[in-house]
Order: sequence, then structure tokens, then C-alpha cells
Amino acid sequence: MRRSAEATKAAILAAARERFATDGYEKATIRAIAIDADIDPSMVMRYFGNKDRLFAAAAEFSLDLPDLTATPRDQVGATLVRHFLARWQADDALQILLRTGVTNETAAERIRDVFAAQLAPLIIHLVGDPRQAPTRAALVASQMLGMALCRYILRFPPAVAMSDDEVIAWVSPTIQNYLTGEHPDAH
Amino acid sequence: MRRSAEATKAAILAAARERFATDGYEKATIRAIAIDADIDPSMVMRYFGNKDRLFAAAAEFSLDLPDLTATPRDQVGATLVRHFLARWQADDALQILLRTGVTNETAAERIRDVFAAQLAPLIIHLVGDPRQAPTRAALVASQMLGMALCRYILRFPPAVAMSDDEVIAWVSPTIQNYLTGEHPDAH
DNA sequence: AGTGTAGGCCAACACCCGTTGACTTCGGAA
DNA sequence: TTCCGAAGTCAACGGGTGTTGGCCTACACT
Repeated sequence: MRRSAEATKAAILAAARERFATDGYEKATIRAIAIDADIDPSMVMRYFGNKDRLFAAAAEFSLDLPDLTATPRDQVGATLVRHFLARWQADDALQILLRTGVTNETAAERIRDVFAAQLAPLIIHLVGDPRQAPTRAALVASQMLGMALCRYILRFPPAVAMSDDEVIAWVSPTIQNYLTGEHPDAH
Repeated sequence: MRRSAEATKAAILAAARERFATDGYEKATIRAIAIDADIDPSMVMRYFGNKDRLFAAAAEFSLDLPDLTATPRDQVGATLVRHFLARWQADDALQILLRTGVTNETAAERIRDVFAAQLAPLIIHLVGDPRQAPTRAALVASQMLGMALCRYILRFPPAVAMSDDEVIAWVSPTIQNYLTGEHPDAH
């Protein structure tokens, strides 16, 4: 026994996360993941059953939004943007979801659920009306996911070159408006 | 000869566009495209050489930005958002690029080039300083691509439910700010 | 009517994929 | 020391993929 079962399982999971994050679901092969984890492909099946379940385990994910009820109302946008940037950079989870969610319905559903579920309470706390929460959550998601797309996936040079503080300075007013701004007339 | 060469080539291209748009590069197979075009897979190779060149032909794309120099300065954001929505819905080209650009470097480069090249002149016309153009273009791209991602790819229910006019009402101020707003202090 | 050719089909190739099951090796308990 | 079970390897399977080259076939000309 070279390693304990837990150790190799963790090694496989780490390799899978990296490969899914950079290659997406289709291009990330079990064989390549196995090589990265220095193990035979059949062990991946032994520990995770099949590729789908391996992906599900690798894409486990939460936004980990902090409690913002104590944050001054006019700074909740900046705080949220700052937190999102940290969350993107903490691990590969969001990159995995973005890279695969674009062509994989299961991953897409995961993203939808995560953003809807974790953003809604905050928004309801900020604006009274719960009916506005889904729309405002979608707007926040569009800007945050869009920035992540440009910066970490497509790697737009100017988006990559911007410092975290610059991104915060530009994007915070947008998020603040989507969260607490009054509903504009749709003409 | 059932069809002219031009006709079948066009049929293949149409089928390829649809399949690339819904499935992405890897999952869209030559065989499936051939079936859709009602032709033998080998003909796809005859006309386009290989899958890469077929994709390049299918992903031919331009933003078709209108001339906004005559638009009142304070309405350029709304006009641009309106145009982008129309552009998304006109054909599959942008969906192809988004679905594939996330895992395919060639497509990613295409997106970067298109946004940088076609947005920069407008921005330089609006703000004097050409050095700010790349950053502002990236910000605009982040919001427009993000909204497209949520609305047409991930299909967030609230983003799908919003009318075009609602999207325009919410997003226009953001784009207007990225285009003409003064550079914020990065703290 | 005969024929050249453009348009199309068919079968196969080499390769890679996820997945399976039987076999081997090692380490610790008896 | 023996032995059993856990950890790991190996070779193969069935299927799908991009790609190739030879063959057919129907039309527009002479």
C-alpha cells in the first residue's frame, strides 16, 4: 500500500479540479486526470464510480457570502465585489463551473441555483420587495460572472491587467445600483 | 447532382452553426452536422478541409456596431445596449463564440479581438484619452458578455424573463458609466 | 447517345474515450 | 510466518471520433 485510500482519493480530486478548470468537462479525460494523480485510470472509477460523479465531487461549491447585514447600506456593493474577487481567486471551483456550465446543463443548473439561493436573502434584506429579488440577483450575476469570464477565462488583457482595486472601483457602483438602486422605468 | 456545390456548402455551414452554438466545439461532431445537412460526413471534409477550418468558417463574426458619433452623448449607453441585444438575437454567431471560447483558445482570441477592435474607436471618440480605451472596453465587454451568458447560455430564469426594455433600462446606466464616466479612484 | 465530371456515398483507418474485470502486490493482524 | 484484505496494475471491451480514398451516379455538354 503506497498511500491510504483517503490520500489517493484526495489526489484524484485535486487533479480532477485542475483539469476540469482548465479544459472543461469534455476535454478533461479520466486518463489525463489519472496520470496527474499518478494512479491507474481504473482507480478513478473505483473511488468515484464514473466521470459524472467525479465531476459532481470536483464541482462542489458555495459562494460563501459573508453576512452583510451589518455593512453600511452604501458600501454593500463594494464589499460584495471585493468578496467575489477573493472567492474567484481562492480556488478553481468557479472556473470549473463556468468552463463546464456553458456546455453542460447540470453545471449550468448548479450555477443558477447557487447565485439565486445565496444572493436572494441579501437582496430581500436590502430592498423590501421579495418579488424584485430574482431580477436583481440576475443583474448582479451578469456583472460578476461577466467580469470573471473576461478576467479569468477569456483573459482579456486589459481585464487581467487591472488591479483588484481598480476592478472594485469600477464595478462597485454597478453592483450597488443593481442591489439598492430604484427600479428604472422600462420606458 | 442533387444540389449545387454552393447550396450544400451553405447547408453544411448552417448546420454547423447550429450545432456549434448549442453544443460547443467538442460535443458538436462532424457526423451530427453532416446528418443535419443531409449529407455524408466526408463531404464536410471535402468542402472545409477539417473540423478546425469548418469552425473558423462558422464562427465568422462581427459586432456590426453602428456609427454612434451622431448619437447624443448621454444616450450612447442605451443605444449600445439596444444594439447588442439585437446583435445577440440576430444569429448564432455570438453564442458559438461564447460556448466555444470558454474552452477553445482560438475562439477566445477571436472574442478578444472583436471586442477590443470594434469598441476602441467609439471609446476614443467619447473620452479623449486613448490609454483608457482598453480598460473601458473590457468593462463594457464584461457586462455585455455577462448578460449574454446569463440570458442566452446559462438561461437564468429571471434574466430570460426580463423584457428587452427592462434589460436596457437596467444595464444602460452601467454601460454609459463605463463609456463616459470619469475614472474612479482606485482607493 | 456517349462521355466527362462534379457531387455524393461507402467502408475503412487509426486513435482515443469511459469503463470493466481479473490479476498482482503489499502491509498489518493472527 | 501465514494469510487476508486493501491498494494498485494490466489488458481489454465496445463505442465514438476525425479523416481518408476509392467507388458510384446523375447530369450537362458535344
